[in-house]
Amino acid sequence: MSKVVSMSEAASIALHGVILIAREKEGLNVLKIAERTNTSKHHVAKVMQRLVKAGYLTSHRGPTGGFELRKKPEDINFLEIYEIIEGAIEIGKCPMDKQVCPFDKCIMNNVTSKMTREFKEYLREQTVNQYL
Amino acid sequence: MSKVVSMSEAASIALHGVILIAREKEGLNVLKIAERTNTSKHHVAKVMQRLVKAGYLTSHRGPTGGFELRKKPEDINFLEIYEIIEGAIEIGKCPMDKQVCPFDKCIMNNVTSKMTREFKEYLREQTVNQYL
DNA sequence: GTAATTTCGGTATTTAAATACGCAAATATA
DNA sequence: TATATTTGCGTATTTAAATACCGAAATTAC
Repeated sequence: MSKVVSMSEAASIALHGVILIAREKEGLNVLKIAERTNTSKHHVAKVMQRLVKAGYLTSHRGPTGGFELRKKPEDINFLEIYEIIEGAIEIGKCPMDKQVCPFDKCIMNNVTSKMTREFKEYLREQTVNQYL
Repeated sequence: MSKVVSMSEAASIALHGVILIAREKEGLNVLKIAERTNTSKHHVAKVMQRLVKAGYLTSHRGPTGGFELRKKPEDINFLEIYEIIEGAIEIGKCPMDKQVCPFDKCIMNNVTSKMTREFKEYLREQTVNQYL
């Protein structure tokens, strides 16, 4: 019923989208990415925009337009892509967003820090070329 | 800037509240719990209600009213309390909530499952008496 | 019995984040 | 140059979840 670790559709689109684009020599447009990720073209467009701005994709408008990778698949890891969308992942933040802990010692005892470190490590290890 | 693992204020109030009540022999009322957790009395009241219904607390109205633990502190672990508020923690759920994965193999490769398992284990190991 | 205090429980509001929309700008083709 | 196609970008809407409110009911003490 409840979930501890979640990922926004935006981050999902970004990661899947980059892989899909990498797989395609010709470039891929919004509509095709939307179809293949089973999401709305509006949302895909929004997300791709940000990857273009961040320098990971080049875009072309008009017929035959679409997106291409700007870097080699082996030089892009998931963490970079993820953080463009979500912002830098912070380790050691209070999971309840408390500025001041009401208790002497935190009851979550840094378990969330450990988990976050793991998540970050995983994302850093995955490169796009591993998913071609 | 971004956070991977988070906890609602409600779950935080539940866990901290139960510990605070356990520390007090006399019982504790909404207002005091709110003060000591630095949260609103409205929200505390709401959360405590649920713990009463779930059988973890007894409540008394009127002056000298408040809440008391119904079980021994060593017999209450964090997981039980957490799940009353958030619902059962599910392992193995797609972090993007996809019903059908658009890819042959999941790009998150069960890292989130592992993290969730860890989180659950941690909560299960913590009992209230460890925080008296 | 009255007044003060406190929880109960239904509902309302807020909020933040995510997602969707729609027009503008660019490009290709014919 | 006209038309079709596609991305760009600002904004609107949705949504779900969290949080706050408020009158009612219970209890205590004097």
